[in-house]
Amino acid sequence: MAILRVAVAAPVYSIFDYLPPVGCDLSQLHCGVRVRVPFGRGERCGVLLQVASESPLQSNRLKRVLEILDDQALFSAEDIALLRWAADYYRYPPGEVFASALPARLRKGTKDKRGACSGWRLTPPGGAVDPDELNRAPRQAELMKLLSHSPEGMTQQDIVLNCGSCTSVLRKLEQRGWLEQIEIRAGNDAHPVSITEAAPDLNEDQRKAVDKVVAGLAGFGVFLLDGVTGSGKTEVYLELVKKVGAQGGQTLVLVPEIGLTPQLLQRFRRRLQLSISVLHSSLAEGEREQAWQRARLGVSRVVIGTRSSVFVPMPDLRLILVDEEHDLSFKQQDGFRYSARDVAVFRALRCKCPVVLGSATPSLESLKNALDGRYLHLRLPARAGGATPPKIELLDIRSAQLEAGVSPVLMSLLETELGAGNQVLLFLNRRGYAPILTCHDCGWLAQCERCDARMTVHLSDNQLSCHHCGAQYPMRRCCPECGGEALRTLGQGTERLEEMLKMRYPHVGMVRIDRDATRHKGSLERLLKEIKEGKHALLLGTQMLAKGHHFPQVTLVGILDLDQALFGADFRAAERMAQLIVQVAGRAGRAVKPGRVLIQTRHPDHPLLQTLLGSSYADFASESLRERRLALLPPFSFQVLLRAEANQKEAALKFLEECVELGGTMNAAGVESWGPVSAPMEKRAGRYRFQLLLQSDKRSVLQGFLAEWVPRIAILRSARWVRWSVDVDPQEIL
DNA sequence: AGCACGCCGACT
DNA sequence: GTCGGCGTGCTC
Repeated sequence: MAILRVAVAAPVYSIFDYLPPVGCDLSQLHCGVRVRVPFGRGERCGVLLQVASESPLQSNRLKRVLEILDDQALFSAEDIALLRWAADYYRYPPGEVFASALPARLRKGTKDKRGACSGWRLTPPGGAVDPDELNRAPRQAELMKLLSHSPEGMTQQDIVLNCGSCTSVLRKLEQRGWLEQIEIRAGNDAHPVSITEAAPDLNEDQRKAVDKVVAGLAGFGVFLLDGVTGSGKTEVYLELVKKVGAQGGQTLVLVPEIGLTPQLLQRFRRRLQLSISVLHSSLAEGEREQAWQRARLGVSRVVIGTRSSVFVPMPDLRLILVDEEHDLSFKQQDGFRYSARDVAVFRALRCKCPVVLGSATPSLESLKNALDGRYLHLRLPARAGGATPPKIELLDIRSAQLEAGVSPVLMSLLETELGAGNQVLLFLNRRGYAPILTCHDCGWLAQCERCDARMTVHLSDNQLSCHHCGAQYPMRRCCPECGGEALRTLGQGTERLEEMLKMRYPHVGMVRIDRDATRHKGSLERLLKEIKEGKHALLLGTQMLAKGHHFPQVTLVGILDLDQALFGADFRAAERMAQLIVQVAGRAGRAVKPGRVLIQTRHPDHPLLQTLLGSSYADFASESLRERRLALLPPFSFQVLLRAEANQKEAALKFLEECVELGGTMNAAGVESWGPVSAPMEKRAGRYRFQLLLQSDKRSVLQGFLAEWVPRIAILRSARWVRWSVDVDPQEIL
């Protein structure tokens, strides 16, 4: 008798057994197809994991699968094994894990219909047009040129990826009768694309790195590509992708959320004669499904995507690249809390292929693995093209008269650079106008009602906003406590910095890059393009500006407010700060011009800063590793964080206390627990948050404990009033 | 997560 | 007598 074992999308930890549908041809049935099943009173979509011959349940208790939704498997046996491992390791319901690995449209359980998607091609009159004669309309010329290389047409998605947002131009060309809209069927690949660029010659280090990985292409291996900013990691990636492509393999490229810029994509597209699927958060559902299907069918040979792409089925996967492997965005911070970097390593192990973890500032986890010999350490110590590394200096601002957070010394250096026609970058990791609004008369502070946090003043839209729960109120004109009108803002955000600089340097081209300034779709790309074209001499912004962009004309970088990062509660605060400094510093002097980095601080003697400045990130990292070893902190131990939040304080605390108590009745040898303690921002979005930390020096010990503990805490009565989650290998234990 | 079953208060 | 409150438990 055949039993179908199905992962049903429901928040339960078990797999469910069903009978095959009536008249089902078992020989035509593949694991990895979606099935529609009766579940409880209703129906759900699930994924068939296994065809078994018996069930622990009595067969008269089993229901029948209602419908097989696909005739081909969406997940291969390898994919299924990977997802089951992830569900198990991160203690998350398998049905939800499988659901999260599917594009939303397939998740709902509609029958597979190969979707066509809209595209464009030249009409016969359009084909007769010479794009070079369109010099009055450069955008039109660009599009005509692009499409003239693909007579069969291109999907809108591919056009946008090559030329940026251009819907209106496409419409115009349609009006002129040169383009027509067509339907392109999924799997019909419009690549490779026209414009190709020659590869620059690799330097010796790059060549060595490429050779090492290529030598290991036949099997599993982890390579830590440790290359200073500007050392040309991307060239190494491109070379490897090409090699794998030539051997008929697929490559998966994982990039941080913010790293998936049009520039990076353009570079890949122009340099690779391979079809590429791109997966990121702002894709429309149709586009996402298509990119996913093309990867699964092996049509696209390269998949570039953010976190969730680590689960995309790829039949010929032969290489995984994880760029900026230290980046926090690889860890999902809610629900299914997996680390895409760690899953990538496991996936490579299963697929018997290499995985390359690249970073200028590797995580301590990866560095330790390299030191232990588990990962092969590849170094790119020199900047490609002979650019000199920037000089990092501290600026003691204890007695300085700051103007919107900028010291006179920094100001005058900035003027010198601007005068010399160079670009200057100011980094301030705080958006808005000012982080504090206070009443000068009575001392009232604008506080968020739902969080233990202050409201940030945003002058552009005249609002007070909470950056933790998103609450917004109109800006106050007078104090709600005493009615006085002496409201003052304290501290600075990027808005205020911009205001001050605009006032001082009204004729200097200036651009601000933060979440507020780039809220509208495509505006970040526009601003980055303007910077590249040299339209702005003064660049200011938050994190967004620090990661992954190349600004070769920048000769001076100012870091305005480092001190908040020095005293973070999390034991990883120093590591993050060091990574940030090195990343920001990496923006400067990447081409011929040498760069200078100034860090304003009130703690110039802080040992962390001294280590980082006196030597390098590598030295800083080995120093940190020594401290972690002594303190038995990760990566020398393993952690799990049980988080709980509830509308009443007591409910969350009681739940965690019961969890501790339950743990005490179990075999918990080798597992230490800390807490429950309140989360640093105890109240957030109206809920009270507490947490319990588990630690062990053996992963397997922790895993064994969780396997028994989590199902049991899930059925505690006190869990009913609480939203709780298990975070394996937490990145922020705060 | 849904969704129904079940056992207690105020209504035609 | 019953409509409906949401606590409790299950989903192959």
